[in-house]
Amino acid sequence: MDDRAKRIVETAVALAERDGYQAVRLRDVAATAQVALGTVYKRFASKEEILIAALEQESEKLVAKIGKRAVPGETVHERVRFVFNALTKGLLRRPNLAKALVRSLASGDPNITERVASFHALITALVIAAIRGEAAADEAEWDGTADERERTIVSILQNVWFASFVGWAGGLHDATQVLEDVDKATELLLAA
Amino acid sequence: MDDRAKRIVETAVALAERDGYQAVRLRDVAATAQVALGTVYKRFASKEEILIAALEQESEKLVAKIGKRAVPGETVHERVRFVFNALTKGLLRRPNLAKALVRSLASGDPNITERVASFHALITALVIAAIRGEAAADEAEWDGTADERERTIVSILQNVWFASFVGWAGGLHDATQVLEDVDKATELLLAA
DNA sequence: CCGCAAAATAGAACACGTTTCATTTCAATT
DNA sequence: AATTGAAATGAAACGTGTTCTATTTTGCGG
Repeated sequence: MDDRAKRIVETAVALAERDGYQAVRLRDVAATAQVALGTVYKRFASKEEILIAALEQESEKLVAKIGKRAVPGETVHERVRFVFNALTKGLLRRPNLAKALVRSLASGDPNITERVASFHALITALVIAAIRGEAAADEAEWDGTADERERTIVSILQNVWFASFVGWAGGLHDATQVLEDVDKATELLLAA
Repeated sequence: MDDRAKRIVETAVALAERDGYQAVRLRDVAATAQVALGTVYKRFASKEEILIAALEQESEKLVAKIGKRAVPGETVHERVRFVFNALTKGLLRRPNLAKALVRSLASGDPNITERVASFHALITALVIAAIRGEAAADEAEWDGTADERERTIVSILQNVWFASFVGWAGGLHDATQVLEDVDKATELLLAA
């Protein structure tokens, strides 16, 4: 990502953080990033793509912080809880940004499918590492060496987390509910 | 819902079914429904609201069909599977429409929170009825008389279903994966 | 330095959701 | 029928995502 692209994404993050999705007006993004509108579209095919790039960047930061060292916690349950808590709270620190990112994630835009998939994979790696009590820093480490049951459980937890997060973003419930939903699912699935 | 509102929703459904979300152009909706654009906005605050009304209508039809009689199946697992299968296949019969509806559902628009919640409640009622082996026709029948564990499991399954559905809508995986995801979660949570 | 191709720029233009407004139609009351 | 207030209409206008184009700037091989 070159300099201009970075400025564009940074600007989009800043605007989304301040006033949410609708405040990410591409003319403003361009102006603030000191770039022409055409340049924005040279780098990114759409507003969604900018926001997905932002998600990528933000989630990588988050995962880097969380996955740097071995996940703390005695039991699998505690470790998984820790990871989802960290993820959720990390995102909720900037609620408007989080809502904007979730919106892009759930937009169904076929042009971003691949990046959505890699976000998914990132979280999966993190949770798998948590289950095993390892550090997830480099995701290349494990190549699908997870047993069937483990993979299934991770997928369920991830789905619960995502759906609940979308529910939060849509005003269905508050943030504590997201943590609680994941927690309950973890309890039932990983009775330690 | 008066006559015009019905025509508007019907038209939106027809356009979404043919060519998806972006094909639901409100000028076209108005023209096809033989109504002025202002009339559309008199009835619905936004495009999202029209589509949510469509979701309400379509899911009520679906639930009416599914919930009319007691859910078939010997075990809880079979019955829950039946319900989610029916729901998923019913929606997937018109994939473009389904994607458009999911998109509205996940849009995070605060103006439709209430209707999203009632869609959620509708599905919940259906699944609860399935677990108990009853008919879900009238949702007023049971007033929260579900034990804690039951409610939790239903919530998890619903979240898994929704998230997987969103994944399908975004091109992450195909329809069979949606059925499989729910199925596996059902297996793990309702080991009958 | 020069010339040139690639990239960036300014700005217009288009599409579509949304708003607004002046005018017309409609239905109920008198 | 005539009146009248509410609803519908047609059309214009605005905001913002997206596209297009003509011009300018930039950086590089000669």
